[in-house]
Amino acid sequence: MAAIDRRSLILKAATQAFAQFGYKATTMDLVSKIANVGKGTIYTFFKTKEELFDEIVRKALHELQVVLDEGMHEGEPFFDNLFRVLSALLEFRSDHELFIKLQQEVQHIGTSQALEGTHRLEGVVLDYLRGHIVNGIEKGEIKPCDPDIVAYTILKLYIALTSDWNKFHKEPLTKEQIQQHFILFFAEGLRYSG
Amino acid sequence: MAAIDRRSLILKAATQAFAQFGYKATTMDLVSKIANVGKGTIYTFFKTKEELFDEIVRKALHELQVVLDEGMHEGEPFFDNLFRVLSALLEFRSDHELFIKLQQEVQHIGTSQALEGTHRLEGVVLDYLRGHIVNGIEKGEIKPCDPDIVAYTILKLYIALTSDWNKFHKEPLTKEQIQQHFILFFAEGLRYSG
DNA sequence: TAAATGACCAAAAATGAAATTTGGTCAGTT
DNA sequence: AACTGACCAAATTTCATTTTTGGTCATTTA
Repeated sequence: MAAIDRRSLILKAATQAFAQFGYKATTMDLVSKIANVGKGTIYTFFKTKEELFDEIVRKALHELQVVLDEGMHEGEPFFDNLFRVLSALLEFRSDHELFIKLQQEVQHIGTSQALEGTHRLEGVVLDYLRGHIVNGIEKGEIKPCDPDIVAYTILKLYIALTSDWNKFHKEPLTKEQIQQHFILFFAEGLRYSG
Repeated sequence: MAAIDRRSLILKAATQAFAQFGYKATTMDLVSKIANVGKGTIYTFFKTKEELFDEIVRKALHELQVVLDEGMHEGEPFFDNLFRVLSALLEFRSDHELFIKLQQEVQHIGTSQALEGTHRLEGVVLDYLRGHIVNGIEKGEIKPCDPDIVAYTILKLYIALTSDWNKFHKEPLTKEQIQQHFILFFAEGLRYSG
């Protein structure tokens, strides 16, 4: 066996473990075993468990940022971008169990690191939305409004339809239903005008 | 001291206690002391603590129902009714600390009775909304849509702006800000069409 | 000899037995 | 007959003990 890059071995193992078991239930011992590496070796690359976790969250956040940036097509209408990004986000979610697991952990045990992780996720999305809303207002594409409140509302509606809904209903909403209602509320409004 | 109606004395005391301390932290001993009544007396009117709680929740729910019904003016446009009821609801909220306290309790300790109480509150509101949305669709006032999803969304948006917002922001939104954004999302939509 | 390891340690968390509190009863008082 | 509060069993909290876990480091390995 050649000199394998132990650092990425550890990162891969930890990523899987955090996504599967959450922050708290993932022990350094477990990570070392999944990575087939002595526990001490982890500490030659990462000072603490939190630092290891931080790097993984940072990486996932970066991937999210890439998804957001790719969905954003400069010059195209705000709403085209919004719905393309929404669509990409719905895919991202199913890809990245990590944040779903962290959100569960927050509700069940209230692990502070998990809470911070989800907050950082929300922060990235809010920043992104806020920026593009400001831009949309400047371009006259959307009505003048408080970007903070609108960004917050969009995120909350997204979470409500993708996640909260499932706590009371057996059948999750389909991607199409979610998109349809986003259009209804944010682009068109409920009122019949035609 | 004349023969005071002890039943309502107990109800008054319990209502205050539940709203102030939540379900769990309210002891029957405390209620009896606030009501200036022997503990046993409570049990001549209410079989259990849960039954006492149930009566109070039922009463608050009834008051809510009255608020909803009064805000509903038969024959007037759906959106006029929606915003009048929203306004009344915002007043109702500040009146009724009980449900706010219960919601806190659910998040902090997860008391099952508190959870059930908030669920019942949400159920009443969802029923109300669903009914009027169906009606609004029939009258051609609002676009055809899934009443369940739209009712759920309205409620969630309401909670997001009145309650969730305060977890991350120091300044609560004003009644005016909340109403304004409700109009923005549900009646008009974000897109600039003028 | 530089990198990797796992036995080892202190601190944090899980456990469970003992102590306290609380919902509910009922014999006795008013 | 209505009301009370001492009383009881069950549930909850407390806290000392045990177990687990994050992190270290002397030893081993290549």
